[in-house]
Amino acid sequence: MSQRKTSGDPARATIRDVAERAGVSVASVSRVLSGNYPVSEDLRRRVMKVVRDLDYVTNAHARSLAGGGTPTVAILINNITGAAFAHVAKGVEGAATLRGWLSLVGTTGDDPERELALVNLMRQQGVAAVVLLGGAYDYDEYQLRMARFARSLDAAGSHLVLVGRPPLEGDVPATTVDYDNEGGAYAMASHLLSAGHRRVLILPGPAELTTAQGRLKGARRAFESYGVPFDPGLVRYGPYDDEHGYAAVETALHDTPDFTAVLAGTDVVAAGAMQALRAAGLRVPDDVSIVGYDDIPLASQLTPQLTTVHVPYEEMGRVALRAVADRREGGAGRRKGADGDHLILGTHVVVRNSVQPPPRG
Amino acid sequence: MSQRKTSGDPARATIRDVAERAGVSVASVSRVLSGNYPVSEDLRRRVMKVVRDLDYVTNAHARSLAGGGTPTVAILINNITGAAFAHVAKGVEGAATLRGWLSLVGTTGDDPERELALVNLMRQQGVAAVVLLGGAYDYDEYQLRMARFARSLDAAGSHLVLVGRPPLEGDVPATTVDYDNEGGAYAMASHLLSAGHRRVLILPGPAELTTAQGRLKGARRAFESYGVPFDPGLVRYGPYDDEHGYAAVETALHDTPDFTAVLAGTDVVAAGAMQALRAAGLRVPDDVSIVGYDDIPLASQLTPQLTTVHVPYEEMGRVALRAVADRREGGAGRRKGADGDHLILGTHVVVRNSVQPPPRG
DNA sequence: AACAATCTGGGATACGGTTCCCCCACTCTC
DNA sequence: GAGAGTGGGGGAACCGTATCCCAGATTGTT
Repeated sequence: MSQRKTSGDPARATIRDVAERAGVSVASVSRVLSGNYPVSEDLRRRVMKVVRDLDYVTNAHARSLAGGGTPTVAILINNITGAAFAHVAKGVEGAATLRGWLSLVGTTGDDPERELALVNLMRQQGVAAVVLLGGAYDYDEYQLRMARFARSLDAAGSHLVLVGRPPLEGDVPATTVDYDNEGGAYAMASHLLSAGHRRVLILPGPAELTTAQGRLKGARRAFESYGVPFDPGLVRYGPYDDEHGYAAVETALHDTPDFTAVLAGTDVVAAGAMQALRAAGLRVPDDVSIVGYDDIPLASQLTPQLTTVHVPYEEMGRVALRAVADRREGGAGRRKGADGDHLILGTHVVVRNSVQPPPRG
Repeated sequence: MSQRKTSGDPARATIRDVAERAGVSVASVSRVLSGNYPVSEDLRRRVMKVVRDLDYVTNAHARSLAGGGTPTVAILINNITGAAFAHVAKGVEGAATLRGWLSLVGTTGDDPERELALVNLMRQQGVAAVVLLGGAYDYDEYQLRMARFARSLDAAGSHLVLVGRPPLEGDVPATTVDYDNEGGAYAMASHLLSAGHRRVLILPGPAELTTAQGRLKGARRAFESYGVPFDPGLVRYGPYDDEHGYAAVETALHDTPDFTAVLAGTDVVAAGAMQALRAAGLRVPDDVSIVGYDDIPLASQLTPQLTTVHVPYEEMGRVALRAVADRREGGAGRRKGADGDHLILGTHVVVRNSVQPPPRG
């Protein structure tokens, strides 16, 4: 007999439908469902019965408009494929779920245009935070861009979290969750050097990526520490994929075949490198040692199992979420500039079976 | 001078703020922004300037409450880690983005409780569709559960899409995007048989999972076609992970060491199996051949590169999204029971280097 | 020149909840 | 037995946007 809905659309039940059918007021239904107001047992039972009968769920949009609502985190990533990402995402998602938060995912595909669009989209959604994953590009313009995002989100009551990227310069309202990228590379290279390797082929990754730069820098520092001359001719930049690993080793085998170890910027790159070595009839690690970075599952699935640097991806995800959750609860208590907006997690070498001393010491 | 907002909260600008500041009505601002109503050039310019000045973005919740709004797809998955998922997700997300849709992701962690909670959460969000990924459990209760989800979502104007699962029985409002699971296994096993293998260790996966059942069934059919006796003693169930692959081969090597090939239910399982064989001093494929299923990147990163069954995961994701998008646009035109609610994509064997005829004919 | 037709912009209402404010009924106390 | 106190429920104002329905302005027609 309702005047409101004449059509028989497949429209979902509203709180009014529930109230009407239960013979109570809309306010009461809301109270029963949110449970933050004393309600008689009788009323609760009556309402809940109707809720079940109608299979009613509250409209999240209406709820969040009215003030309540589930906090949401947005995860933005270049490429959703890629194990490292998956683990961070798992960490974020898991921690979010634990708190009853929701998580959105978006892929940028390395397109700045799209990245901008996504950040705005997330802003529209009123997300509690935007988590940006992956290495940053070392452009000035990039810094400015991120700073703008950070301020823009901040002004909208949201927050930017950078994961696995270097922190932004200046007084920018953003949180960074980082890992000791350079330190890991230093340790990894040291491991190789202390095994006796002197000529090491280095495949840092894309030259413009900050992670690649950091990894190269760490390796370089290790060479210095060991007093071993560093040969820039043994460094081959390129994308973080197995094809590059394969191609780089193939070329190096032709140009500078005297290397006894490969320091790959990523486990995936290492996998490619390993194949190229095998294809050339070289044994791993007997003839050439090889190490990776990231410690994704692939590392222990290869034969020999890959010695690599463990990066606590999943934990980074959890930490990132905790950071924004704390900040949100801390609310007025926290000021910008408070400590805790740059967190660095440790890395460590995982020794497996892909390293041996060079053939003839 | 506004009476509405006294506090200086970091509250985002509303459409009213824009209207006020631009000296126009709220309706006009809305029109300029949605662009579906004729507006004078002058007004547009004035409004857009204020929008930029205030860095205003529309409130997605309010917008979708009022009728407009971006359609959203929810992707529900057991474990966000796992390459197969990642590719489906990529497909869904990519296709969604292409249409300006949004995608949400949730993980169930194999917990039925949590699955229910998530489906309800998505229902609250008013998502256009819920995409459920991964093999189904072969319980009756499970069928009922899914049917309930399907109807519940349907009643709320949403839609359930099952990807990589068998379709639901009966007249249930759900779409299924499936691949020829059994056919792929049939072809894969045939490949092994035609290479001369007769004793094949089969690691189908978890016995309760429909994908594992299908893969086993396909293999079995191949044995029949070739007139080769099928030995159930060579079948070892277990989880879809490398540890199981390793352990299963290790045991089999002790119990029934006469097998000459391993048919793994998954590339990851194959990776584990390969390691166990190597650990036992066996060469792959010289002593024992091995094949996988899924054709994830890992397959071509192993040495030797793995012969496996290609499953068009990413395309399945795209197809799934297209299905719901079409249905949504088709709107009143489509009836339930229309064709197109069960799509099956093909699989095929990818021959690489992990299969050779058995050692001695 | 008067009137009709076409554009543009504004006012008001609806979307589905949450929550503030107020009132009623019932018990407890003096 | 009457007044005060308390607990539970209803009415209504808002949250921020889209859109329906009109009115004023502008242009074109006879």
